[in-house]
Amino acid sequence: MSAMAPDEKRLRADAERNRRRVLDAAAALFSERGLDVGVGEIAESAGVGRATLFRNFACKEDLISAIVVDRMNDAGARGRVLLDAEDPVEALFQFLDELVGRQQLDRALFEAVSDAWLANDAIREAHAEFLGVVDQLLARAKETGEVRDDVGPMDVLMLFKGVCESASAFAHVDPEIIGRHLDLVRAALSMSAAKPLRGREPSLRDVELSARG
Amino acid sequence: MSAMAPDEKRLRADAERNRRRVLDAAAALFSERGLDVGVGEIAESAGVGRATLFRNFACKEDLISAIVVDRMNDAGARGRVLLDAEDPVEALFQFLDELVGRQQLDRALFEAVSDAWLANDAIREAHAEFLGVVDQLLARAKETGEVRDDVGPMDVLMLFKGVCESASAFAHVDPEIIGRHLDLVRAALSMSAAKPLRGREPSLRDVELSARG
DNA sequence: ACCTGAACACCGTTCAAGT
DNA sequence: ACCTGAACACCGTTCAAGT
Repeated sequence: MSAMAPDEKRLRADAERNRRRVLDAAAALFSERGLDVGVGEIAESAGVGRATLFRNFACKEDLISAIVVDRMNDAGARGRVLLDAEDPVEALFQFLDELVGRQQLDRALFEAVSDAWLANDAIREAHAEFLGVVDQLLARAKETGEVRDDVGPMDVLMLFKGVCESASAFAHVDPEIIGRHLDLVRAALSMSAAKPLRGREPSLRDVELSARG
Repeated sequence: MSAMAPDEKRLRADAERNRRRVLDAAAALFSERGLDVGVGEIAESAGVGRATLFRNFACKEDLISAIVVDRMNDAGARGRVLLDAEDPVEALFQFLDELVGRQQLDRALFEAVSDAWLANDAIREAHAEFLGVVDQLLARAKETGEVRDDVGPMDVLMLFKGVCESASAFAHVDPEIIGRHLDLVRAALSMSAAKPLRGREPSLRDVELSARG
């Protein structure tokens, strides 16, 4: 669901087609194998020359950010839908639940949030808008009195990033561990005393298994 | 303080000296600028040829893991000292406090824990021993009844990694934010209801500042 | 205008030759 | 045994020539 920027020049039909092909090929390869797939392989997979790729995206980073910004906007859109849910607290934590599922499917999005990619202007801009959605979900959740009101969206995302890293390691070993760790985030943000957690503790064996798989 | 592995062959004096030089140069450069400084620059800074570096460390990853393992062992040693502290709960959270300080000083350690470096056997082994120390600190803290007893050391590290990422972004903008986020981790691990946090919410402006600096 | 393979500067790694 | 600069295969990026 990529929205074309309003000030973007009209491209010739074949150029537009090539641009899309590169974007699609890159998105597929990045999702599968992360951000360090070579630009040569992307161009080949898109059926264009390497130089054509660089005509559309000045550098590899711009290609990455174009995709990541799309993904962030998708996530933000989902969050806006959840703003109309009945239970605001459930809506907030279901949002985080779905978000960690996205990250698991899309290594590109995961790496872009976890690394120092916020130095990229386009990504930081999309991140800011996304943060606004988290803020609204959080504000509604606070009104119930169940969520502590001295935290902001950035605090939520800080905790969330830990879960994302954990998820990328343990999701294939035992998916319940993700739920457990989201429960710990919920505990951190909750007004009331400790409640039981889903799942089991991750063990050393789990680390070993996730490293081999 | 690196302990020599018992099964390691004796090196000729000059070889040993070169090995140390490479290790020191790499540690300094990695700490300053992260893990992607070139192996050529490391060799030059150590005053040896590139091939000499590869004689001592079969690949760049081995050089990195040698340094990271040392750092993890240092951190574990510090944790063992804190096992004798009077207040076990304070000891646990002071340990995390100091640990995040180490990460901030040493970009190599930070990257090695946050990325998929646990696939490296040597690092994973050191990580396992380190986890044992966290487990002991945690066990003592649980005995007081203040820390929930359904969490394990891996759960603690999951939350901690989020703080490390936050710290690497915000430490230079407002160091208090680290304390705040450690307070949130403490809240997640605590039996009792929400307590006030240190510091202030990180803002969008903070993200921007940290990206530019 | 847009396309492309060839060329460039760089990286981690290996090798052949030196002591 | 250990050292080394030169060579290799690769990467992201640029360029000169084609349509």
